[in-house]
Amino acid sequence: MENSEDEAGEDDTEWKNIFTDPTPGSDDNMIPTPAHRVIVHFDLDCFYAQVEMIRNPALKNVPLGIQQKNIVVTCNYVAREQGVTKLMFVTDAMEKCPQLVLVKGEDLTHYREMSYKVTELLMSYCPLVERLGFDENFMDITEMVERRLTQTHESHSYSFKGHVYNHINTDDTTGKHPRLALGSHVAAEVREAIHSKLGLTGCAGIATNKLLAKLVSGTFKPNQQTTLLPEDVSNIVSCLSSLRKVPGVGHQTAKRLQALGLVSVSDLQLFSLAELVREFGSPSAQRLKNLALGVDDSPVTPTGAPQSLSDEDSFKKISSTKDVLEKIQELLKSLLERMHKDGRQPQTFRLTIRRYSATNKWFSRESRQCPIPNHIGQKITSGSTDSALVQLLPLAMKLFHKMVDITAAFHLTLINVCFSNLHSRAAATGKCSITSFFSHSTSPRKSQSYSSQSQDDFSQSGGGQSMDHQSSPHSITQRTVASKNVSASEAVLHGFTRKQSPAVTVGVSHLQKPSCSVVRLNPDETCNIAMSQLPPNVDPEVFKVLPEEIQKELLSPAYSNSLSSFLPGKNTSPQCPSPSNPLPQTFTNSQNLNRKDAVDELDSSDRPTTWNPPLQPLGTSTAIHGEDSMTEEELSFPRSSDCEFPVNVDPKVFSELPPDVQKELMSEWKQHKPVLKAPSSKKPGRNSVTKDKKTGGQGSQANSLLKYFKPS
DNA sequence: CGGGGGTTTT
DNA sequence: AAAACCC
Repeated sequence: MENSEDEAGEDDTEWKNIFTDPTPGSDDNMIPTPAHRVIVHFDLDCFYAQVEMIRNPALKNVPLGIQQKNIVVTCNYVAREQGVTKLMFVTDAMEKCPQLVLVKGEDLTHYREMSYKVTELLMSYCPLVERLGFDENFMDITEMVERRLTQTHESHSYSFKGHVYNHINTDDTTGKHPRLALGSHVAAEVREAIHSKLGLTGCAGIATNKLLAKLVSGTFKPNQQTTLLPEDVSNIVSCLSSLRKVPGVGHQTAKRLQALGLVSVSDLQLFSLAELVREFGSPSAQRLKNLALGVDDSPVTPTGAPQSLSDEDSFKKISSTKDVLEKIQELLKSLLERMHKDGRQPQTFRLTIRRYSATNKWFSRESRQCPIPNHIGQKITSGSTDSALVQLLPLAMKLFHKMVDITAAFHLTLINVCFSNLHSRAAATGKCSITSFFSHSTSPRKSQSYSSQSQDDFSQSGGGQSMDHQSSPHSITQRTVASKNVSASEAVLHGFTRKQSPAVTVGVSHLQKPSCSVVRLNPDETCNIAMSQLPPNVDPEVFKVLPEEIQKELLSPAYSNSLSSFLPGKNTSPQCPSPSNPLPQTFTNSQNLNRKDAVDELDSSDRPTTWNPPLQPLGTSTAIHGEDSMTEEELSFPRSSDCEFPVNVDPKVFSELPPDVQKELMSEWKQHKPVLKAPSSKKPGRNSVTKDKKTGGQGSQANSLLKYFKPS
């Protein structure tokens, strides 16, 4: 029988050679006790609601829900007492709790920042911290515990902090599981630190692997912790009401298991491994079986800086190219600012859409991605986000056209823009080399102190995203988008957008906006312009769809001028300098990380090895050498001048862009022409850097991570 | 399901 | 590139 493993704990054989018994003589237990890992799972209580209650303490005593679109994604415990649950429709939630106060939570900025502060705090105790979403972290505290074990002389202190699963009276547990007991103390200290330094409460689960730590952490729900002893593993695992509750068993896997007749955890425990292998293949089958047994040897993998940054929005309907363009522009704008703050240079851009479908309304996203030309990537990292936006828009529209045939009707319900393949420029050679301070002469990063109570917002021009909170819970306020001083190109882009978002709803309200529906243009708006006047390269089908003012501009002398700027001898006006795009406050300065409390008991060897002193990451590669990141798919420029566009620039896409964007693009192309080389050479192998994403490059990754942490 | 993110596996 | 998983 293959399920005859010892159920009282995980299979320890693989750990014997990794964690040898540190104190052979002091182990009073003659039974060979495995050198167990000690894993903690931290889970913040209703995280978004807690963040909002910190931002606006007036919300602390009211039933509070965090709203995204038509959904209450989470709520505080006051609201839960009245029947509100996570992921409940707003209408249902209001029925349950008419006094429910809702705060918009579509903009994740504050949650993301607080989330990384929590991770940072955990990392100050030990480097093995793995994030799971914004509100959960795993920590492998095995080494901390082993160290405390050697330093603790009194066995009477091997008692537990907090709950012990299945043990009402914890007296009978004292002394029997010193590592887990010490783990519970560590967890309690860390939770207290999270509370005192960040003002957040949460649960913790302490166990011998990630699976069990996660399963046990929610046993006592708000703001408590629970330790799981090995003798209760089978208990907790078989108490799960369905296989779906097993982390790692998702909807699809649960369905496939059900097709095999398996619904409960014990069904899976007892099921033939051979048959499981037939369904899932060997690795997955083994993993599933192990999960059902509470066995999980997966390591706590330090998460480090994120592998991708994305920004998305869902909506009832987008069905015109113009609206697609506007939405992508809006998303890209905020994504570019985030990317710039990150400091790394993205090598890949991806556009994802979700199409409406009556059946299968959820599900089914499609995406296309492309490399980001180096010169654009450098714009991003250097902070020329306006210019980067203007240059990324055509790329995005190209990707869009790869997915959507605009000659037929289409109906999108979601758009996502994503940067991935993020490259640090930090030199991996020397550790904290001063030389890496060489930087572009671009604006020095502000290392202003960051006030967590700052009301400052980013003036997100995109509609619908409100970052403010409101002092009075029941008031409704609206304001128009503040128009800041913007570059010329931004002005056009804003004008392009204006119709759609006349105002941003701000603040807290239990009354809902009528809807988030997209304002449609009058269909006859565009009728009166003679198509025969269209400039060359403008597709009439696309033209028809553009806003009137854009159409007029396309037909105006200004447009001809910009076209003719391609001709030899004529110069386009240079790009607007725009020195003053007010950047949101950065939170780059992490020098004053307060780690003293955490370090008090650690010797220097405990310092996280992946944690490097913060370096100014601004070193911009100074040379644009001939080898850039372009592939055969990239823009390239024919020497022969019988075509106005670089090859691979779709005239259709180009014509869809606002005139100012077109101008800036053409100006860019002119500037880059001499640098670019013929597209012939397919990149030779590039030394195959063997992207070992996590384990390798830790130094640079840790460096980047700091961007996600605010200075305290 | 839904939302606005993420990662890993196929 | 899609689909699975997580929150």
